[in-house]
Amino acid sequence: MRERKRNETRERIVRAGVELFASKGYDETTVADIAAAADIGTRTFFGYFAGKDALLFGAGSSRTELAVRIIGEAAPDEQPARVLLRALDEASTDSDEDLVNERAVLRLRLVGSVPAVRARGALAQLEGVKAIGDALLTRFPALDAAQASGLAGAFVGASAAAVQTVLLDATAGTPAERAARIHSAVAAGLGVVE
Amino acid sequence: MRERKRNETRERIVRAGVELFASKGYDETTVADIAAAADIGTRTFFGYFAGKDALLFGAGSSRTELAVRIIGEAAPDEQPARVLLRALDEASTDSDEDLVNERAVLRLRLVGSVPAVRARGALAQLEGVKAIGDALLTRFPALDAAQASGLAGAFVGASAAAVQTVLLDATAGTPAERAARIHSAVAAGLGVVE
DNA sequence: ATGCAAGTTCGCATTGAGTGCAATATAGCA
DNA sequence: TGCTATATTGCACTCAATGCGAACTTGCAT
Repeated sequence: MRERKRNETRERIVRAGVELFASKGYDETTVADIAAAADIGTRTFFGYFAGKDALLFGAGSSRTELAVRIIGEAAPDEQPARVLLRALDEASTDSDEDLVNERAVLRLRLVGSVPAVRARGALAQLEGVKAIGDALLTRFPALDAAQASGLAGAFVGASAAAVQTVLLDATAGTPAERAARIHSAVAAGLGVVE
Repeated sequence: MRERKRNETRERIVRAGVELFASKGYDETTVADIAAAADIGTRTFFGYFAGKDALLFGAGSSRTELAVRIIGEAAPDEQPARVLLRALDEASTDSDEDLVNERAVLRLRLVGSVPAVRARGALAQLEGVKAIGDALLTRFPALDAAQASGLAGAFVGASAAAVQTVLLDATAGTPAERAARIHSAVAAGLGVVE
């Protein structure tokens, strides 16, 4: 029960923060503002998040976790790049909510406009690369460490660029079309011939 | 002359900051400390750098600039991935000073231990990816945007991982061996067959 | 029910980053 | 020598973030 309450509060903070960032702007929103809107003390905020920016990335990269799991379950003789593309497809269909999420769009906009948020996003992305690279290395011991990092870097980099394009482009078509465009773009980036 | 003085002051700040970071630690060093050690007012510091962290990355990524230049000078019919590998070779031999630099080692250590510095490093890396991706796209218009980003991401990611290994791993072999290992690993990551 | 243990909330005080403003100093130049 | 542009700096201020300690809540065992 304690935990449920804590999750509720956490979600309330995120909602309040996103709302305020969207309406007032990031720099113009203070932690005290967010705390007040979420009905908690300013001090309490820092018990949930390390800072304003953490709030935007707090959900944890579920896409990265998904990719790591799929890599871990892959057949040993499968092409690593193909496994990554499968993970991408799962992420596109599975967490559609997340990809179309208004929160994700806001995050992307702030990443583009606020240096501090951009740095945080870059950090999250590199951590994703590291996690995926490690997973690849574990599952495919034949890979060199640098091969694994390179593959992971290409995959995450291409995906991020594609997602950004699709999410910020108003004329983006249906979710399925968007997923297909992302897939083919990343496949091309990884040099996979289909 | 004004400009010379400014450069001197800038260098003095960097030296003071690096010195203090190394001896006292990053978090324990305040901007006021650095300013005092560099014989300037605290307020003046911010006229030179946006913050403590900027000081560590201020030199600008000369390796990125090198890569961009080499891409810009490449023959239009050359394989993009091969051009990147050439840039990597140049960086490996050319800027050895920079790779052995004590400042670079400190930066790498702080990237590993201080979250704020890590975020900044991640940002720098992603900016490198973007710059190289754009350069690729400009020089090789046949490339898809996602291909260019993916290639750049794989290249920078693999290179960064390799450089980190080389700089922090004492038992890494001769410089030539290290360069060769980096080269082949990145080549494999980019899917280049040699 | 009572009381203990653990965890949560939150106010208060403090440090330090970063900014705006205005005064002063200094270099470059007519 | 003045005049102008730029650099430096102090001062005051806002806000992020942390430590501390007090009040409160929850879960559980007696």
